[in-house]
Amino acid sequence: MTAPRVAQVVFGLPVDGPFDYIIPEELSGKVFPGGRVLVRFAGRKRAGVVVRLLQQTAHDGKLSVLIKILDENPVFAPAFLKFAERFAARFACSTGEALEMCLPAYLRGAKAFACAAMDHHWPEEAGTAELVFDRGQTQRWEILLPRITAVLAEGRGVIVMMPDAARCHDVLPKLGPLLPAEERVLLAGSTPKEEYGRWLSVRSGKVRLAAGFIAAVFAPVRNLGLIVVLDEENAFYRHEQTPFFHAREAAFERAAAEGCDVVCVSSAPSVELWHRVEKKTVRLTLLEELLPPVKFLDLTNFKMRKDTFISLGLRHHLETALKEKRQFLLYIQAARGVGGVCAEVKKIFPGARVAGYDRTSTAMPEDFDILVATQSVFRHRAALKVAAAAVLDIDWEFHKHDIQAAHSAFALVQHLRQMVQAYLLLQTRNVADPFLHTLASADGADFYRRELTLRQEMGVPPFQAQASVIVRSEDPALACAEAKRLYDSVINILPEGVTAIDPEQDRAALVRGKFRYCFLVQGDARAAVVAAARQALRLFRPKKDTVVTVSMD
DNA sequence: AGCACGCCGACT
DNA sequence: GTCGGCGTGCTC
Repeated sequence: MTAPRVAQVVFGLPVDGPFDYIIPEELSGKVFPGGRVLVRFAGRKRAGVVVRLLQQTAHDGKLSVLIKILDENPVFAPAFLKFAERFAARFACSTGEALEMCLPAYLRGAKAFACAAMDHHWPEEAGTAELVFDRGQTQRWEILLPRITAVLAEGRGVIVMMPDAARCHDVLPKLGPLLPAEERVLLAGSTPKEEYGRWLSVRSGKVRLAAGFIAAVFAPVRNLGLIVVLDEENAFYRHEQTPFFHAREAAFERAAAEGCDVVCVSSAPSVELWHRVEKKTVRLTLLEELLPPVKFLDLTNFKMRKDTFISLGLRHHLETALKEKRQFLLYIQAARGVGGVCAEVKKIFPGARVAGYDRTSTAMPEDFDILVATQSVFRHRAALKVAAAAVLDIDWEFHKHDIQAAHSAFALVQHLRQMVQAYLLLQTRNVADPFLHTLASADGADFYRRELTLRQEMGVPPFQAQASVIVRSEDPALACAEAKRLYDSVINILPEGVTAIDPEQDRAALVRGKFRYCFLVQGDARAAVVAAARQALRLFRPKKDTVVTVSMD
């Protein structure tokens, strides 16, 4: 058996590879899949990752010779290569881009790297997937801690993902006692050098428990046994730049590649995950807990003056709370502004201590009778308890135009219920709408049944795979025109079973000075949708100053 | 992505 | 004439 003469290499660029290179005589037997190499690509030197070795190339053309090996031992274990391939197929990016996400910024250049070899763990059997539906957010650790401990005891590693740093206060104290400090780490933003240091400590096998945010799904934990995704429904798990991905879905791909378990935890599980529970691909653990009741405040016959938000019914509730010295939370959407509502409340109840809390607030107000708050208050979800709360405009939260709106409203209700002792009020003008009442369903079953039925009828995720093609530009007219132009060229190349929906403004219409227009490509088969979206991108060259990206559901 | 090649308009 | 914009194709 002669040593392989050709290495197939991928790059962190939006080009599908792999590209073949000749392994020079002196490097024969020293090049391995998963190792980074320096090669000449498109006229310049670049670092790439070897994905496989061949005896000979299928490429008809001259091959370039591999310049040098960057890693003494391969950076990526075979399971990681497999993960990157699955990730690329799932999220419509190149394998090289996926692999680049797995590297600390410090190693993304052509920096040479000496590290110990990774032991190869090929999954002997597939892992399990579980959803822990923790309605009260109090019992999850009773399930999670024994699970994590058991995996660590087997000598396997664990990744714990949380949506953002606000969760650290309650999560880290739970994980701390499980292992000595040098065997666990929090993967959080810092200098590239520090990030690299932590990455090394995980890769070396010294650290066996890695906690972190969205990027933690790429942590090179050895012999990975379990990934925990806390609050899996949280929008922070969406990576909104290329490559677009959802960290929960990435965790499932990683688990499939490594044969490890996934446990998702949520107080308001995503519709996607619930669908998998119904298909029996994810096991459900429902934690019983009595939640405070939800009551609807009917605004149908109530004529609110302009700029008032508080109905007579709500006013009575507030009066009672003030009289009994019980704290009350008024929830408003951020766009409404805390100031105006605070002023109104103060006018009605001059003696009350009224406080506001929004995005700009740094600390939770010490003393208040009535707290007017936006969604930012959920930073204190685990710590803040009030007697009662009211959502001033549940209809706005629930409005039907956005596919996510109903679930967001459900999540809002669940999270507020966790923060109140007595009851939660929802002000509405649609009190007769039966769907609205599913927001109050005790175990969520009513809500998910209705929501899934609706989504099936509409032919949207999770019943159809969906790619969102986003065109952004500083000029809104240009973004719109380009989206239309791209859409027109895409509809001509769509294969059987894949459809496209007319472009419109993106939900986030203006992000960092760029206007966004998007259209959807959808179909039954995810692979066909990904292929169509990628092909559209390849055939279509956007005009100067516009950027086109694809985001998979 | 980044670059070279090539085709049209406005300029010393 | 030719400088330079940007549409197009390609990278082993």
